[in-house]
Amino acid sequence: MPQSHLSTIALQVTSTNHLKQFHAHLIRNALHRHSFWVPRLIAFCTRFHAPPPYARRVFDSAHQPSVFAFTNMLRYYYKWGSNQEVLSLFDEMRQCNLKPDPYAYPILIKAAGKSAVLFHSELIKRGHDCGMYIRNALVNAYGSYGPIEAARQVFDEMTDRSVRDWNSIIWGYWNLGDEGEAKRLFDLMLDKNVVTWTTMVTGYSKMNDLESARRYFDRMPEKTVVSWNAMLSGYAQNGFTEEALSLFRQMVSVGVSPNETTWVTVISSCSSHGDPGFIDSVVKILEERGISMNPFVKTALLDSYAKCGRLEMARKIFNELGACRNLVAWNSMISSHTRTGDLISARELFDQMLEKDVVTWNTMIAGYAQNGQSALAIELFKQMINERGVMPNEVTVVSVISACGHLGALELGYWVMEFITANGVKLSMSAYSSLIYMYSRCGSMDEAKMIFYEMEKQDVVSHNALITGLAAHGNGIEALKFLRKMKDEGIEPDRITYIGVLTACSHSGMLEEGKKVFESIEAPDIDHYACMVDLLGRVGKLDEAKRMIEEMPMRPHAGIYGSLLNASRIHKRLDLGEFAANKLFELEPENSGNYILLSNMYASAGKWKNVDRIRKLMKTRGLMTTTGWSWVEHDRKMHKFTVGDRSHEKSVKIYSKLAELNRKLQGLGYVADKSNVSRDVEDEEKEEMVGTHSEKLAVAFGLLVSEPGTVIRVVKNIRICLDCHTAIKMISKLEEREIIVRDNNRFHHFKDNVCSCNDYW
DNA sequence: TTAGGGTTAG
Repeated sequence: MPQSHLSTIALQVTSTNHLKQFHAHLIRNALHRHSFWVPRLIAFCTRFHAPPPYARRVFDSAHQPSVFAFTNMLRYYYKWGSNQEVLSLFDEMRQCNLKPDPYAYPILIKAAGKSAVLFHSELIKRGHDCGMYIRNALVNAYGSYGPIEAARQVFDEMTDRSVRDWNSIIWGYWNLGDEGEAKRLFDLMLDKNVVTWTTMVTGYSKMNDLESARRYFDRMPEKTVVSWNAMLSGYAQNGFTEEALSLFRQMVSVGVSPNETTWVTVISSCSSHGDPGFIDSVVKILEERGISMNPFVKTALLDSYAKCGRLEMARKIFNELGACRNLVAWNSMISSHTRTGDLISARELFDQMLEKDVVTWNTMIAGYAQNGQSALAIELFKQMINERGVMPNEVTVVSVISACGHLGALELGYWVMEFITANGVKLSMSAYSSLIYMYSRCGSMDEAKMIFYEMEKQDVVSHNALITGLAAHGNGIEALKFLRKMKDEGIEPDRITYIGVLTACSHSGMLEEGKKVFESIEAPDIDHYACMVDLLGRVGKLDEAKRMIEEMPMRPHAGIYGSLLNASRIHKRLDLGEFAANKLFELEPENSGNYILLSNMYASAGKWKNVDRIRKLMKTRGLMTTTGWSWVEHDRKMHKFTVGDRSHEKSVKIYSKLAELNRKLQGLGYVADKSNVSRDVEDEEKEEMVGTHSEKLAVAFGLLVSEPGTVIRVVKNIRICLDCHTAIKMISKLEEREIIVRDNNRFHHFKDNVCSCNDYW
């Protein structure tokens, strides 16, 4: 068959399936290894998104791949997104003693990204003439990955700047966030084209300035489908879903026909729209119009289904994608599982992946962190940085630092920050906020404040993180100070802010101030009421608190009665305590804390029959099995203890330290408080066990391993009991140590036989 | 065949 005839057939190839038929045709004619056809077949693979194994087979079928074949294969991998493959194919090319042609260098420079300078210096060293393609690729690479000065230098040294070069340097400045220089160059430019205008639209979108983006969009002398897509994705990525969808409708009505990129944006907007029916209507349109779906469209569809909770549809598309599954499809599948809390399935997919990117790691790490598996989140982070190739980014920082905060792992947090700083990972606004959260959850409010002031600009989230921390530390005065500060600076407080401030007032007994804050809230919700009940109760105005519950405009939830019960305990109001507890036994029958609080109230009133009754109730409801634990960090590891625990390797030393402390305390007049109904032990064992409560073991261990004069930080999963509270208070004086215990939601700061917090069992 | 638009983590 003559070559010209084959070329005519080749022109008719419009999809991967056609391509495969045509390929088979060539094989039958023994032409598939031909130096003319191999590069062309690879170009088809690039155009129709054929999967990598197929493209590689085509490439490998060449007897001796030509420079042309190599270049096309490099381009294929680049377009597919496998920069790593581009670079390793380049190595293969060198091993074949082939020199890259002028077309290969731009691809290599783009794929190298940050390392573009390596190719640049190689070109200079060889005295290679940097043609216009290469110069443009350099401006682009330096503009995208920095340093921008290098881009500018290449740009300035040119004597024949093309529109492309101008567009690239403008894009470089947008990438850096330098709106001024981008705009200056734009205004300076004489022959702007549609790409120049589109760059401005994208640039402003990147800066979250949608109004300016739209202004440029509306002023464009001409628009292509890419311009529309740029504006659409600007809206979509900034969360303006409605605007995106309405612009899409406008686009269709003026007769611009959407391409695959348009559909990708529209589909992803559907999933943030929240209406699960939306996606079906888009699919219907796609089917009616017979639109071919490339892997991007299919992946966007997969993600949308997953986000709407239709996992079976997502899985179906994932399977259909087969070899076309890219990283994004995998990542999306993983997050669809972590979203529903199915960490096992998520981890299975994660482990199956041969190639992972930073999003893959972040998805899994965040999955652990958000599902209460902080230790696993940190474990995976360690694995991530040990495996070369993937550098954590600001998103990773948020999850890992929050996990450290959750655990109270301060040393680990320092270590993470050291790594982040050493590797030049930039901190995002939310990373700063999670740092504030971490320091305050680790009991270090000074450092939390330091980070807060280090921020260029604080937002509502960072204020909330700080205020919530201050609340947990019982610092109402400062919490109010920061509320005023944010109002003065025009930052609108939200519901979280008010919960924090009210809690802080409550923990400091600031009734009048709290009332004023409460009255200033435009539409207080149930949690704000709960804070007020707590505040009134703590200062002893229990009847007023009960009245508030009766008169509030919504149905009280467990938090409301929980506050009342706690206040009844503090002020020894058995009647109200019984009332609140009975409500709680109905609302949350599984929460053993309520039973213990009531039972302890009976115990301190000497009503032992009632104590027995509650304990029996707990037993019949199967609530005696949960154990409390405490942990303390040493050498970036968490050392965990339960009551009477002897499993720690330093157990012998810990127990003798504890015995020594007990002797000294008794000498100072300490008597063990046994009124607390320990949930872990039977009566006969109780007397012995009180001395070995988990927080005491943790403190003893802390004293053994830490430097004199340093703070000992203990984290407990449930409330500290009165006995431990008394004992640790005395230990702080005896050993001249600052001891911080974080239980449920509060900090007990023990120093010199003092602790201002009286929330205990 | 070197410039602008696409899906995923928070």
